Amino acid sequence: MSKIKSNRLKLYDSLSRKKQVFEPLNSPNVGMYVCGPTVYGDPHLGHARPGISFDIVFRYLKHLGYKVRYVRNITDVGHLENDADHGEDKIAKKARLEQLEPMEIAQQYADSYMDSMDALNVERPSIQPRASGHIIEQMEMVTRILDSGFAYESKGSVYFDVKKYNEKHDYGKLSGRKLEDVLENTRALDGQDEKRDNADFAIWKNAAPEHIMRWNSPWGSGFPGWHMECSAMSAKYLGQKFDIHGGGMDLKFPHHESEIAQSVAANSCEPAKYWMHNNMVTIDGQKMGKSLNNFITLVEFFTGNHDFLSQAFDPMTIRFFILQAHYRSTVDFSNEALIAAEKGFEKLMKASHTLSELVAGESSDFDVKGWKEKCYLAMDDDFNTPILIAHLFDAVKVINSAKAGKMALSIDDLALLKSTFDTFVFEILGFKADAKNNDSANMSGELIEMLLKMRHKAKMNKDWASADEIRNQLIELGVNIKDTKDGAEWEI
RNA sequence: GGUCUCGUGGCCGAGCGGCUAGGCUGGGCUCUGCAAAAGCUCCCACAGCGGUUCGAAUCCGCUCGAGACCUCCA
Repeated sequence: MSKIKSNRLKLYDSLSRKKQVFEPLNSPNVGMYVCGPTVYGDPHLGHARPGISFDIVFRYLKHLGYKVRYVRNITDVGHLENDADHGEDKIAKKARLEQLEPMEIAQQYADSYMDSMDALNVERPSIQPRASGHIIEQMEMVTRILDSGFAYESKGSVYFDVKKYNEKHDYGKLSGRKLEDVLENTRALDGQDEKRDNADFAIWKNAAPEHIMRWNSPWGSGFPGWHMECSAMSAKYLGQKFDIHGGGMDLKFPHHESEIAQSVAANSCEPAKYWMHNNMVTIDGQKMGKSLNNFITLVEFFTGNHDFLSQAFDPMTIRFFILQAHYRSTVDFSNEALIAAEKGFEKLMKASHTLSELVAGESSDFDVKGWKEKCYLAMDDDFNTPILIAHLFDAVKVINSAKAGKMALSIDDLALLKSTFDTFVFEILGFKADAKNNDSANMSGELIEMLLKMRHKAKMNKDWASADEIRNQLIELGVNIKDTKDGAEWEI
């Protein structure tokens, strides 16, 4: 039995629209399901938001002592390009364009997604199930929904009967809609004749002859509908009722709304105890998204290869940038804001290094325990990372002051500060410092020390020209020099 | 048109009725051969108009403005 820290973690539940104290169904076990990417394009900044936001949830819950099973799906089938009736599978469409196998496309972009998530130091979920690998589970669920009477078969497809469902349950409770409004506002699309009602959605779709991705089913050759995968896979790996279901706000309707309806219809219970939704990333005040064609891919950020970007950005800068905003607020991207984030992040990393070399004093001028408490309070309040980061910068000030000899920390306080600071920065927020600890780095370190000794000699002789030349050339090579009372320090 | 969110200092971004968040930028000072780094310090904002209150960026109303969802989207 693992120990759970007795924090009062509160999280904002989208369904009740309130912050709720987090109480797992089966403590210390926690089940969390987050909607992952549809793999038909390179991952962009928008994908980084939920990736990082729920990585924080994952990391913090583990830190508190929970045993978390985190499931994030990969959608490689089932999303239709337009509407349910005459749409074309996204993956299949892209495959035809590029003359590749659909699974080849899915694999390529799934790899690309995971590479970028790795770069952002997003921990891999416990399970990353693929929709195409769970067709049977999805068919079984369709059968159960048919049996429950909340779906009907029509021309080789199966549709969810929203109107009928709404008589007994509440379709629209998550997104705050009334069925009448949904009906009124549903556009009249072509080929609605297969459905009884405009609001009905396909849970199994008959495949047109030219459709490449298809499976045999009791209803004919076809493929699963829009929202089935998440319902089927979350139930398979986390049970019919689990703790947290997450995803982007834009998925609330119709995706998550429909998931709830499907689960209730098939399992007679709602899938998740808590619903969490991250907000969008905007660019020039507009959502950054596939359909708007204003997105910047993560690789473009990492390489700086985009007109919007003045330079390449380290993945950790992106991570820091995103965590400086609360996950439920929109975060507006700009080149300038990223540069500011880069500087702030460097300051934080430098402080971490400074801290590791700090020497304890007699007494303390800083209430480390109180500070630690504030850090936990920030995270316990719906994962408020911006507040936590503000507290970390308070510690940065203390660290730098201690280094400058203007503050002191006792042995105990210094040890507590070190462990707490590192825990929050690296374990919980998931930052990582650049790894420069290889042999060639050690070698260049010694070479730099040698040059600095020569510069020191020049300085002793008041040979400023030579001293500055050494420093300037080192700077040109990317080595920064800081002169202190105890001699010169350097960093790459 | 419907549902909802938001408008905070040069920029980003917290705040949820009283107690000047934080980061970046800019100015001054300390340190320094100069510089860099670091420290100290200054610039004290809450879209507008009313209202509630002893007290409002924070609650209520209206006005203006921005955005999201209603269709695939993270």
